[in-house]
Amino acid sequence: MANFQKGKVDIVAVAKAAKVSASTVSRTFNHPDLVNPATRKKINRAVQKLGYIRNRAAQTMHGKRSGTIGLVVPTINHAIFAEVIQAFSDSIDKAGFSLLLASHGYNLDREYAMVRKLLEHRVDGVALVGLEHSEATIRLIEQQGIPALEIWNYAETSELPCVGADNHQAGRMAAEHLLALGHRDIGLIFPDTIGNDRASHRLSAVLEALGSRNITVPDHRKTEAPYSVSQAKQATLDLLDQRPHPTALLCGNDVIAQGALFATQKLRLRVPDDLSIIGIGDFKGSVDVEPGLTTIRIPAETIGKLAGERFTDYITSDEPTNFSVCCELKCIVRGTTGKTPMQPGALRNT
Amino acid sequence: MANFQKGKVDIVAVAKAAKVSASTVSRTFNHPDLVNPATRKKINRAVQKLGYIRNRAAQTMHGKRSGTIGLVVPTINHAIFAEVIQAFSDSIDKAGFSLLLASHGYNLDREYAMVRKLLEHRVDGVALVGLEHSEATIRLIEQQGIPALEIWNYAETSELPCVGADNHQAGRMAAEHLLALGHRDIGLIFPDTIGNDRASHRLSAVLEALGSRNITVPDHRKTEAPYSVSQAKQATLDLLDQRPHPTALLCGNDVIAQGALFATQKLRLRVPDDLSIIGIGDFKGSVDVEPGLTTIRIPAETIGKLAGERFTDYITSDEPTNFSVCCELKCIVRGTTGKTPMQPGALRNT
DNA sequence: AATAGTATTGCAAATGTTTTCATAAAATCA
DNA sequence: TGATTTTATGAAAACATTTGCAATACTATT
Repeated sequence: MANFQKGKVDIVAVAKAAKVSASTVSRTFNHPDLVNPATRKKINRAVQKLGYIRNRAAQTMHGKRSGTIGLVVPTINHAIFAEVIQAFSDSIDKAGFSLLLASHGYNLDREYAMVRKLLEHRVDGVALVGLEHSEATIRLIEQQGIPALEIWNYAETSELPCVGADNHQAGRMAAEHLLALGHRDIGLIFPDTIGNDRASHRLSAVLEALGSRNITVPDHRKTEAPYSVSQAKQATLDLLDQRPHPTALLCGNDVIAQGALFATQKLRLRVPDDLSIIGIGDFKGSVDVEPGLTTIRIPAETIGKLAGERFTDYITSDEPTNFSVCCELKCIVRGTTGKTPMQPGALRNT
Repeated sequence: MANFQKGKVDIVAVAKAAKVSASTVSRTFNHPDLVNPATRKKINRAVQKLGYIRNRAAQTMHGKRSGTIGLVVPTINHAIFAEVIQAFSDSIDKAGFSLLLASHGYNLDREYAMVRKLLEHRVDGVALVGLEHSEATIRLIEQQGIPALEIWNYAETSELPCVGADNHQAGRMAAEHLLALGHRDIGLIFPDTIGNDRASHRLSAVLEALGSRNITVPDHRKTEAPYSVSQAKQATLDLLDQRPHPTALLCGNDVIAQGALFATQKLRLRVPDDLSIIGIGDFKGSVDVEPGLTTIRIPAETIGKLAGERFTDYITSDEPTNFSVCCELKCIVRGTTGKTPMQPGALRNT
């Protein structure tokens, strides 16, 4: 009963119903202070009655902001990205923006395509996860002069503003925690580092930190595992097949660390008595495994929230000032790390 | 060097550069077969040179589709929703649509607000998770005459088309699996069922299935836990404090089941020898815990994918035909369920 | 009461496209 | 070769809004 002329409810329909001009209706929305309170009331009643909903597309055409922000992630499906997306979404929502989300599955060409797609929708800004992007993507962003942001990683050298954490530091902190507990024989499980700046920053920092204590990690103490609990579990089983096994495992991320933990359960190793495990990330769920996973917390939620706030500020500001935020890391000690066993490297496992 | 008149690259700029009219440029995009290949080439060159990107906002204003689909979820942050979102996103992307994502944190009023927001952006359709929505939301959708879809749950009685699984059946299947293994003394851990149709459907089906074998579940074998591994763990610890403890635990979802599993590890109970555990959902990660979690698989990925496909078909079709899909459930038997111990209910735990 | 100032409103142009209609050029047919 | 169809293009209207400018009505000031 509300809108008779089905679908024909535009600003002029409202104007007609309220017996004013379209301009006045428009003003009621955009500059309410410029219109007489009485008229405003009339108009609002008409809006209610007709069920009018503003058309952002038409506004956008007018040079007004579209009110959307694009976010391009490698995948929505990883706990850690889901957390960032959630926080980012909430944060920009507070500023009145909507989220256009796209994922590229770790394919930089697809990332380019996604950014283009978002640009067609005239997003007011585009946020990208990570520091690695195709040349074309960067050029596109620059050429279109659209506000852009790198989220999740932090690096001073980045061409774009970024809000994230320093993965180099994360690696160092993890290594130092194990060193402080007396571990010298440390196994490393990392994802493939090519095309993954996070992993490579972490790994190089770990090796550096160990090196500064004159510890080198022999090849048979290093193994690779993808971002998958079950595959990490298998990789860990292989690694722990050696006698003596290392006294600690440093994992490139929490998913791998979880896989490692499950592997030790299968082997009936006691954690942390027989073996310490540390991860990086502090994913949702890391606190819940038994025992709780010691890890370097990368504050996903803070990053997402902060990124959203700063970015919307930047976009809505008249004289935008550049920004970049490096979020603090923290070593969260839970149950999977402990002092070195008495006889380092002693074998007690079946 | 590309766009001199910074930001002024519209269709007429391209037209000018290619020495044709704007109409022809538009046609090259929308009806390429209507324009001479030679002209097309000229135009494409101009597009390249100027870095022109189509303006969907302007198209939208023209009654063309906006090319966006809105998805409103309770939260992005749960493994299971992340999986659906990913699949849905990929699926609609293939059909050329972009995803406008919003979350409401289980607040139906916020859900309404989000749908409104999406409508302002003139999405071509809106997909909602679950079957429970405010009266206002339903009215809004109906009044605006926008294609809508319920995703994740399936129910014949739904007012809107839906793509999802039948939670009643899921509950029954879980109960029947335990019954088939000989369990008669079963503990139940479920989330609060008010305002959660999924949980309540599952629970009532479980009680029904048990009832049909003349098994009633006494109150001290029922407990409540929220969607949180650690809180479920605690709830399980409380439940298992009783002697004798039940021979099996049926959990309302996999997150709870994981918490339960961690609890048994803490209690040094052997699973499944001392206690069987079954979940519902088959979340990402359920396969990876040690031992692998037996559960009723709700095919999140399939649901998301199918929903995306059907919905975009529906939207782009000239004569849309109604649709609803009930996705198949499957009992995935892994390591956490086994035959009843010899003496049912015997206590062997510390 | 005349003047100046302010508050409120409407008109019309502008935004970037798509599409209908008309026209011109080229190709086909007898 | 003239008539007819087909192909290719452009002009202009339409889409739903915003906003600069102008006009009107009201209020305050002298």
